Amino acid sequence: MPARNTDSSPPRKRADAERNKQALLEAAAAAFVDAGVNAPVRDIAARAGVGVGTIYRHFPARADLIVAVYRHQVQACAEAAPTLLATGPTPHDALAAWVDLFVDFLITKHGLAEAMRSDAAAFEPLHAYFLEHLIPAVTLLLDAAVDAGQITPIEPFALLRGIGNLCIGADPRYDPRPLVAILIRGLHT
Amino acid sequence: MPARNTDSSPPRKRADAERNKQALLEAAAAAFVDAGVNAPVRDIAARAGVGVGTIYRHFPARADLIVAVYRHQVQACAEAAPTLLATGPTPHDALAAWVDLFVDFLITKHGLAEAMRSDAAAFEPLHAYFLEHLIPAVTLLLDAAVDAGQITPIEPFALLRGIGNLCIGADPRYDPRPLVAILIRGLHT
DNA sequence: GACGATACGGAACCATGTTCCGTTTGCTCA
DNA sequence: TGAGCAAACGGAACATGGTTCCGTATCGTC
Repeated sequence: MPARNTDSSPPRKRADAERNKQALLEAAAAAFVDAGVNAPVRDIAARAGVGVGTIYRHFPARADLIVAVYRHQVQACAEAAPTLLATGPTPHDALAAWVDLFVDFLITKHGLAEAMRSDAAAFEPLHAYFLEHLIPAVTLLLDAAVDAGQITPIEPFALLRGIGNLCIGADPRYDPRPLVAILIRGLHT
Repeated sequence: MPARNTDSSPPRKRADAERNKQALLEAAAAAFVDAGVNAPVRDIAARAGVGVGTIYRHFPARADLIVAVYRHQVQACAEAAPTLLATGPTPHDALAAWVDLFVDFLITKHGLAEAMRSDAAAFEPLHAYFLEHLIPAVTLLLDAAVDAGQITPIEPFALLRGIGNLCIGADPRYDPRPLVAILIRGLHT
């Protein structure tokens, strides 16, 4: 007897579908490492041993795949904010530390920063996911730093966007970290 | 009698070729305004009333076309640096004023900032042209500001790159100017 | 006006994303 | 156990955009 649907709503999924979805996630993760988040759809499909149709069935927009692959890391990044705030010497230090975390995340994912700012409809889910999770994190840090009189107020979104933009095209010949550091310095009162 | 080649080297150009090149420049300028610097090649060709082959003959890489269209504005931008330095109250003010100029230039050209940082081979000439002309300009301003003890040293290229990156994706909903201002503030000693 | 060089046009090719539908497969129920 | 049906699959086909190539048209000269 197949496992019954304990909560009624989602109509169950076939085992092969679940298998393929998992295979796709792994294949995408590998492809992203090798070729960046813009790895060709066909390559990912081939790696997973499925047809391209299967990708689109499971991940209608490319951004859905990216989100699925990086979901955990984004979450970890968001959750680091309150921790850093609690343990850091000052709110500004916490902010700086968090920004380091975020930048590290971005520059190790080739093309992610670029995709993040893309206005193409296919990337809207990515945009939404990132903002939904990271805006609260930066807001927390910024508010604390402002309350402590350490920085001038800034839109959380603007800061995220600025950092994201600075990280576009990072490679061994362009390290965005010094620029991000200058930007954060510029926030100081 | 046709105008003789006073200096021997370039073997003269046919009149229709010159006409087409001019038409392409105008068509490209118009297309760039409407659709950004990534306007489809076919569109530009159609506007100019020529075939796509003609574009590639005159401008082998897309960047060559972009450079040709914006050459004068880049030059003006570069030439503004010494002027601003001479007339500005302080070197830092001159730097800020120049950056404003540069940012205005970038955000009015949709997609230019993005193309600037592209590592695609087709954009190499663009990259080269910009750096060749603007690096001396920022170097002048930065050196003066450093000498005046107003800012901490920074690679001219890094600054250009940072500003360029911040301007990627500028649109009515994202104004990079505040972020650029913060970045410049961050340079202050 | 003829002829050679130059330049032209656009079909053809390649790479990529996306859609669609005939076929296969897993699940259920008798 | 196996028949039937919905779910899922695969990949051909289509759309878009860059780039190349070559037969043809045009210019400039003699």
